[in-house]
Amino acid sequence: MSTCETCVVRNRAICAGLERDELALLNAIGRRRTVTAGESLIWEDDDSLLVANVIEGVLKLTTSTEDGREQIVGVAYPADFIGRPFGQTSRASVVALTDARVCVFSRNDFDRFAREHPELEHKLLERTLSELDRTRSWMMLLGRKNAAEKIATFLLEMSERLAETGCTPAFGPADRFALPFSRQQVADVLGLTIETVSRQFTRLKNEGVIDLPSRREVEILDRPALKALAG
Amino acid sequence: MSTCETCVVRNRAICAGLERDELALLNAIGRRRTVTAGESLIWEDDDSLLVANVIEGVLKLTTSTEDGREQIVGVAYPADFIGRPFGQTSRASVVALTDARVCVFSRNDFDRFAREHPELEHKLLERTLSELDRTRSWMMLLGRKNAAEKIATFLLEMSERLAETGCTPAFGPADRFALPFSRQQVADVLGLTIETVSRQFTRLKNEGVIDLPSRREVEILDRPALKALAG
DNA sequence: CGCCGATTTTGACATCCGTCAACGTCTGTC
DNA sequence: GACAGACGTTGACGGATGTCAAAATCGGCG
Repeated sequence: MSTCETCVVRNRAICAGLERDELALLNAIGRRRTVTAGESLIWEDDDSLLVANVIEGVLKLTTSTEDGREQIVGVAYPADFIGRPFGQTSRASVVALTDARVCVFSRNDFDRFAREHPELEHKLLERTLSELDRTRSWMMLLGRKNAAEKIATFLLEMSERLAETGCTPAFGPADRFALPFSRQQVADVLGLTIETVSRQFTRLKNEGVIDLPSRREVEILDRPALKALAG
Repeated sequence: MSTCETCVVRNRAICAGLERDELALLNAIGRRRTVTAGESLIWEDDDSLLVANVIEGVLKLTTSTEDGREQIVGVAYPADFIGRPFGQTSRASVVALTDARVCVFSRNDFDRFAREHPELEHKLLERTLSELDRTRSWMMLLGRKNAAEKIATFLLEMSERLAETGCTPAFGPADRFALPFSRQQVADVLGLTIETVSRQFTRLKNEGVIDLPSRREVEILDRPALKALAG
């Protein structure tokens, strides 16, 4: 029996909308995999022969310069699609931030299946267009916002995206959540250093805008203030 | 008779690969438009009901903060697709940098046509995936590169993209070209100020890496050096 | 050719953020 | 429960880039 049928992201991932028999075919070429926190799924510059759907967990997409500077260029949550179909190979690594479960396909298999199923390609197109929108608004942040605005924007986005994922079906953004990022990783998302991130966090805490119950937890105490700071 | 048939981007834009009769249908819902340099095609935050193919010229995609800071989040060249199909509206303005000719569609018409023509959707998907790759590598630049590296990377990218467009079919990157950007617009692409851009340009000129025959013209004299600086 | 406004360059200075270094605090293991 | 190592915080300082201001140059137009 198809494992797709019981998949938790069944209705949100790009496979949504496929017929029962199509799903069986897709299921035949894919396989489930777990990735432990810190483990790589795709390495920068290997001609990544994998694509995947995220079932559970959070993964980062990163690019690096030769001298070791890193930039996180995307974050994949459950139901998100990972990898670069159709011939091209993009220079980004994919690394799990939390333990994760993914549904992987060989790129060739996926390419072939996609071309034969326009409905799937359409879903992938919509998802890619949304991701491009999100990425472009992140360019604004990277190019034009200062450290305080970056941190505020980041916290607001986290509270929204983690809520979408959460068990409780989207009763607005979460006011309290566990960051899937270390301080260094937050820095790599925002184009800052770990020290600047730390200082901005404590500043927001001292001003009563947020609370930091533990290293990885954040509670938003004054959302309007945070929105004002985000610019 | 279909104007598509004589279109200069006929073989490169997303309409490539359509059959004669499909092209006639597409032609029926689209119309040619000219946009003069500086003119807007789409405004930020109006629920842009347009999508378009670029036939000729260069346009910028920008987002702005309330206090007027601007970031150029994309640049569209001939054969590129502009706009946001499928329901969502992205917050970006599209403004012509040079006089341009575009082929515009109402979004509803285009959406309907695309859904009925998987080959077109596939082309659009490939293009969107490439654009996402490009945008992500630009995030690296914005987040992690210093002013000198930004300028060097920018000049190299310009020399490649303008060569693709040029009349002479891609004999490698152009060593001499006319920038479609003012200094301010270069700054808006790179997340810098106009002063920093100007200083870096003159520094490269003094070091003999480039020449600046006029305000808008650039000649790359020492490409290896420029590549080394790009990091 | 000569003028005008826009654009670009250059300079002096300020500041935000990165760098380097020391210290503090978690978390897991024995 | 104590230790070790990773991770995070704090402080002092410097430098790259932004800001403000003025001068120079370009390009269009009479």
